[in-house]
Amino acid sequence: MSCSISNDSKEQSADSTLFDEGGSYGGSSNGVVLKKGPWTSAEDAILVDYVKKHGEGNWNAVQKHSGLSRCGKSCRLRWANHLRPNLKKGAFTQEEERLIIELHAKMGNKWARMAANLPGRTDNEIKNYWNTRIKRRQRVGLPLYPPELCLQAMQENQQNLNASGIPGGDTGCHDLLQSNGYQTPDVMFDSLNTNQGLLPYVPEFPDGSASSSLMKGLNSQFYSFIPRMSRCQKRNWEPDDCVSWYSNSTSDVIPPLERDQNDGYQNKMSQLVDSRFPYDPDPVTKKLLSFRVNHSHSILNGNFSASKPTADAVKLELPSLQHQETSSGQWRSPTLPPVLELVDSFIQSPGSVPLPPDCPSPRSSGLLEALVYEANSLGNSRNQSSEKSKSSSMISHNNVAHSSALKTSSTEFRGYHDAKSTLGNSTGTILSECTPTSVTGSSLEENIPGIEQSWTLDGERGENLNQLHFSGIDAVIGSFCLKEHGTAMDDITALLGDDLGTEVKDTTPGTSALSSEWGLTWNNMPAVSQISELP
DNA sequence: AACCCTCCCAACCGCTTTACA
DNA sequence: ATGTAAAGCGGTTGGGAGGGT
Repeated sequence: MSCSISNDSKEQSADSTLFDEGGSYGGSSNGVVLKKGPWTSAEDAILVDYVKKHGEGNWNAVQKHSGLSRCGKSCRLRWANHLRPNLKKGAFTQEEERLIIELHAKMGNKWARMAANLPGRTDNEIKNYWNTRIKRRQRVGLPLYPPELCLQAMQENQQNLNASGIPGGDTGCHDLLQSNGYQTPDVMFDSLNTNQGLLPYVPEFPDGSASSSLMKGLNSQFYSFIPRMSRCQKRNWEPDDCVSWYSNSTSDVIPPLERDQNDGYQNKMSQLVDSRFPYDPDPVTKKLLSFRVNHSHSILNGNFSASKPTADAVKLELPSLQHQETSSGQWRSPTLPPVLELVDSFIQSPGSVPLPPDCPSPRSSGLLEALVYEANSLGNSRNQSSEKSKSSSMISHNNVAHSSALKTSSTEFRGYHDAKSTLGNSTGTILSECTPTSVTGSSLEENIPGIEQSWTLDGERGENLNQLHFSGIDAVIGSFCLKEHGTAMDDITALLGDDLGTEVKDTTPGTSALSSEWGLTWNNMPAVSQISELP
């Protein structure tokens, strides 16, 4: 066996004796105090020797038969992660990194399954790599997935939705699942915590249901897209920050701060989010992506009024968006980002969506797809119901074409909104719940808790509203950033300058870059390729 | 030199799934 | 069908390394 005793310096320092330095002693097994902490070379040798003789498995027997004071679990882990043969040591290659990204887009946090696709790598290794990568990208506000992948996923999502033939695509679940072999989990969407379900903070869902998982997933993944505005400005891009996919797929990435500064709002906002997105969206799409958000927001005495928890837990089955990839291993060429309302849909409280009971849950899958698709499902479910409610639309006249979902948002949401709030919630509103942001006033001081703000979607409270015509995505970003980084307002003010000093009535052209990036990032529902690999 | 901070990774913990009696 | 142990898995933690001040 070519297995090598760990070369880790940590463990090389600990030496020779079994019960030597390092390591603590935890529980006991059969009267033997089991050691915890770093493994020593001697312990490794014992374990290797044991496995040579007896093979893998039956790890609890190791302690009994070898005298090793380690629990079976620890032995198994040590063997799997360090001692077993053919383990690859050292940094991930670019190809491995690319594969990890791709696999994560498809699988979410299924480290073991990802490891199966990376010979010589362990799940722990991949997990650690991913986590540090996430942190790094979070810091600089980069999306986790390459734009191409995002686009591909969105495109496929749209195709799936269309192909389902049913608004929301809910009923397409089984077919999709059956056809691609990938199971998209259900999601319990039972209640958005009224006061805590506020992105980007991890909401506390007392029931521990999937909504909790969902929101946590949203936080971990979705939140990671949130541009760190202040940092973006201060920090120059490091090659490492761009991660391999940019170098792999895009050669013309323009450093955000080197862009044409004469583009007004667009460039400013692009800077804010460090928009490195290489594709310039179609002007038409810009229009479509833009919608008007009049935030309805009531904050009284520090208590946010958010979406009212629904009385009934709504179990949503999320049809899989994933299907066969046409060119495995390659990021697809980009297309236009179609649906930003997904964001809006997702964040809103649930509608009643009947679902099949037999879809597994994605809990903690970390798969953004599930989150986004749920958003889609919700949005579509609302779409359906909104046909009944002939309510007024808060949609800006310039984006009627895509207003339906948003209309729905404004109307149907009334069923959920807080008693204090006469208005519904959508992305903007819910986010604004946690982000009393007054863009119009360009003053954070106007938005401190305790000062009531009215952000409305439909203009019912048309007076004294903090109105802004804004891409919904931009609103999201703004809300997030302002909430998460209170000081970011300074950055915004610095960058936007006078743009924030006056009410932004129509920022459609200017929101494109931001919207696109955000949308593409947000809508990065992975497309599953190599479905056949999945069990 | 000392301190602080961040990064990285090995190991642990707790939960779920699987196998088996 | 049920209970239990083993194995698997994902999240979290602790601590060393290294860089910056």
